[in-house]
Amino acid sequence: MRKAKEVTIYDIAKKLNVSPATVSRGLQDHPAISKKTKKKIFDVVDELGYRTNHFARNLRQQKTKTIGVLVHELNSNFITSVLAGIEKVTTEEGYDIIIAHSSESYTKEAANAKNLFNKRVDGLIASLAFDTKDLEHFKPFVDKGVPVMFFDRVEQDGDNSVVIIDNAKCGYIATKHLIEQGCKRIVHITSSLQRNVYSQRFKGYKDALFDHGIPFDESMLIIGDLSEKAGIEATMKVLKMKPLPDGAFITNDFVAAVFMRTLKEYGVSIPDEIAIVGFNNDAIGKLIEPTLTTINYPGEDMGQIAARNLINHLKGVANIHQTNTIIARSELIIRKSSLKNSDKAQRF
Amino acid sequence: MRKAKEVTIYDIAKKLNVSPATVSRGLQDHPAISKKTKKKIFDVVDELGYRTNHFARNLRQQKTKTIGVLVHELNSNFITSVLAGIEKVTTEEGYDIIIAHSSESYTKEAANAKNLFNKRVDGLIASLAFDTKDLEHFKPFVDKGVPVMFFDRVEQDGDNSVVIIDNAKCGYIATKHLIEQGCKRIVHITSSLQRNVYSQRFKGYKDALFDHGIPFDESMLIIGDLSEKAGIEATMKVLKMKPLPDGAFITNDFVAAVFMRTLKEYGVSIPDEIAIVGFNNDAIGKLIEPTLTTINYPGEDMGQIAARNLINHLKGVANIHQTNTIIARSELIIRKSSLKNSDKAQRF
DNA sequence: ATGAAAGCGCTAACAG
DNA sequence: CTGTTAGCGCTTTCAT
Repeated sequence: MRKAKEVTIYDIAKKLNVSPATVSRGLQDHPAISKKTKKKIFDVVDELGYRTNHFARNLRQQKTKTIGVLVHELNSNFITSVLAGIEKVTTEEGYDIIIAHSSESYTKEAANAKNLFNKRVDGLIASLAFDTKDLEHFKPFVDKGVPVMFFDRVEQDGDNSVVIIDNAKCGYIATKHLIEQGCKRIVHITSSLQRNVYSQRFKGYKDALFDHGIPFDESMLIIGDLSEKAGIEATMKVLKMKPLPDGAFITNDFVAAVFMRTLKEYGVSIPDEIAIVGFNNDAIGKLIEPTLTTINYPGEDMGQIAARNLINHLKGVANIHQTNTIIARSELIIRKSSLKNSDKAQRF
Repeated sequence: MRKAKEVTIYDIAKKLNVSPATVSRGLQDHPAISKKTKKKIFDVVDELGYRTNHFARNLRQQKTKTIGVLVHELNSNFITSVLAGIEKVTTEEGYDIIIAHSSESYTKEAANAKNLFNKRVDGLIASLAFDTKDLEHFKPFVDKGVPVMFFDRVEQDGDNSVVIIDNAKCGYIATKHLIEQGCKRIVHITSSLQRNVYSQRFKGYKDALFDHGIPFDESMLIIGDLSEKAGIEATMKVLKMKPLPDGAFITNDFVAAVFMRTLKEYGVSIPDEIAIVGFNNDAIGKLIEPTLTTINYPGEDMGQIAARNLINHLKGVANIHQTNTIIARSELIIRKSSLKNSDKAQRF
């Protein structure tokens, strides 16, 4: 299919009457090559349209200068920011990245992991799918000594290196904020408590209730996946409660938006009857009515931290296995959906 | 860094007392190898934990079985669907994909293109960034005979192969719908008319006005980028118009949502005072109030079509250069934001 | 400051 | 049905 023949360092060498070794060194800016020769080499490179054959190089060097990024989805503010952070650092350091996404499926995640492993990435950055329950598919990486950094959705039981936010604290702050607004009956709408992020947020929720003398009521915990359907079902459950709850802490902005829309369809006023706090700070939060109070996650920072640590480990200047858990800061963004006295709402 | 030594076909060959060639053939399920030998080979593969060295293979075969996907962003329903479509087809056909995104920047797009070129993808699928004005950076692909399929955001002047929707028709339908709702003064909020998608939609808008005897008024055309800021600015312009327009066709759901929010803040009622039609069918459209009438784009289909055609070309069973332009179907989804008589709104 | 030569792991033409 | 052999393009010791 290729029309033009590929140019190799041999072509350049021949044209310049030097050896391929010299060309190779020149291309890598090796100190033992004279400035003059280097210049000549790069001129011919341009003239002939030479491009490095990465396969030959990788085959020879047994390294790829590539790191794999395995995410559970692509379409969220958070993930996009993380990718931006990773890209910033990896580009600076001359690494390429390969992005694979698992669409929240364990099967796809395992397949992607295998694929990245076979592509021989030098390192891996990963966030787990919704239904991932074991880390078996990462074992090949561990066995071959390929470092793996997990972020956000992680397993904390083992001795993996992870970058996360303090989900328990976030859950605590969100719930405390609702309590301070006068809420006494707060529902918690979330997802599988198997996943660290949700179990931690739930813990924060319970702790906040406890610290404020509000007993935890099992029926106020509603678990579903993060779909529109689940959001509607959760709302229906809430609507059947008597008396109606007066607050809701929902671990996902999209579900919070669905919840709000459905409540409004049934004539429930927000925040007066039910105050709401979401999670993620997605774009949607500023567009729905009322605007959504939520937890902001520093995606870009987390991406940078993960990439930086991984690369430092690869370069041998730091060891991933020593710093096990890195916690990034996060914050509550107060908007109108939670302010019973709505004059105080911040505008963004 | 690697702990265990890599297993090669030589190790397998030695263990089995056959030649490396036999192992290589067995691994590829070559017909000239006996079932028995194949079984033995695969057993040892498992036992030793062998994995193919793609670099050696690619170096040898001068093909990568990889196709590059270059998109202008990641966080939209549309792009995610396109990726899903592409993945479906490429996976079936045994191709890997490398996703690169340009964050709507021409510079990054060019850098990504170069990178994918150097990675020697067998083919490329691309959607152009917002400010891309020439196709120079794709020239290396053309020169080397690497096929490129463009989708959605394309340049139609050259003889590129493209998969698009009929943007002019969509613009026409959207505008006609507003006219049928009784709108007489319809603003069009869009983005750079350099980009095919926006210029075509604009054409459809003008044609619909013309066919219904409504003169086109230059001041009703508002151009900006697709940011929140641009959305607010556009709204401000509209609010200053006297008399106020009674309809708006906006080529992006997110901007439409910002437009609606801002209008409401100024007490304009939707759709009664201004009826609105967006574009893209993003998730947000069902969550804002009123729900947003929009144009639905068959992302997954477009991805499949693009990938299928590219791969067929690669396999030599079809030629991309013969079928220049492929048009995918699209449709108007009517929700409440455009229905002056709101009882007729479809629910989704 | 440069060159010679070996070898990374795989595939494919040719031979049997 | 299987083996021999050469070579894909690059890097890197060792030599000069």
